[in-house]
Amino acid sequence: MKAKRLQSAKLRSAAFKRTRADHQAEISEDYVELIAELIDEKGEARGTDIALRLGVANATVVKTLKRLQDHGLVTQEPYRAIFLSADGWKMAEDGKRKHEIVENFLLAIGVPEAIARIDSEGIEHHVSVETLKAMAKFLIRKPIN
Amino acid sequence: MKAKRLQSAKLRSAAFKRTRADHQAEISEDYVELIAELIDEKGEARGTDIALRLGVANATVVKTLKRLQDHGLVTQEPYRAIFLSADGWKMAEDGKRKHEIVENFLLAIGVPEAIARIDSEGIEHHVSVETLKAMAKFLIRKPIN
DNA sequence: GTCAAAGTTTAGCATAGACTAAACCTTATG
DNA sequence: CATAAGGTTTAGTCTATGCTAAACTTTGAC
Repeated sequence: MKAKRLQSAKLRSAAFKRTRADHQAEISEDYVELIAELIDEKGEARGTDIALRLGVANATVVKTLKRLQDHGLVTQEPYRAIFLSADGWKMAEDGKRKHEIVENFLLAIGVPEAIARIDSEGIEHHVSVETLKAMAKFLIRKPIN
Repeated sequence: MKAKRLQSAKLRSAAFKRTRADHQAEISEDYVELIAELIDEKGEARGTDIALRLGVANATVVKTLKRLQDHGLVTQEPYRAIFLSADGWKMAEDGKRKHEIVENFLLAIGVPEAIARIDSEGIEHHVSVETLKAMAKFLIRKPIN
């Protein structure tokens, strides 16, 4: 009984720790994905565009980008456009893939489009490989109409 | 063209803002849900138990509880057990309901049990009412074996 | 080529969430 | 009923994420 309780405590704290760890990655992923999108769309990513699309102040973007640079995800020079490192591109691509699966999955189970877009943004960061697989499998069996 | 781009920027930033807002609530919800569980299980919730189950330091729990108290979710006296306010109970119950639906849903689409437990913990905070409804509907149609 | 507008960075501040170490209360045991 | 063990709080620090206001750089229009 006591052992079981302790084990469940450990599982709980594991889940909580995962959630907290995800958090750290979330913003990085959002930035990196958006930078990739902007490069795709416009050929380059600039601070102002990032700030506009994320709905944060310019200064916040500068600070966050500095951290992303420290973490080896982006490269940049003062007053110049922002680029992704190899790791950054990988993260952006993984994120995009995840996002697409989650969003299509939500649509497939009947979530309205506007909602699916918003929810998938939040959910994508908390979905494990296994869950992603289950969603993908579901999509193959029962594609969107 | 430009209008469409602007609109999509707005949608994007709305989603990002939602994610950030969720964040704030996430930890509160986790604490409040856990406190409800502990009261159910043991008759009272104590700082040490919370710290153990969430996998954080005691001091962190103290500080967070202070904030939850400021936000009117819990009530407490120094060196005494922790209680939930009416708002706190409501949040805990909503969270539990959400959690159950999400976890059962993941199980229903074939996610392994251990993974479903962890993922649902992260996902539950980012699921809108609409998505929750879609999941519940799915569960009614295709219950777990 | 100058200079103003637009974009970018710096400086300084706030809040949330985490930590360790040390001080402080409660309680149970002997 | 004293005291040691255990639970709780305080103090001080750190990182991440946000903000505003002010300074600085780039660039395009004249």
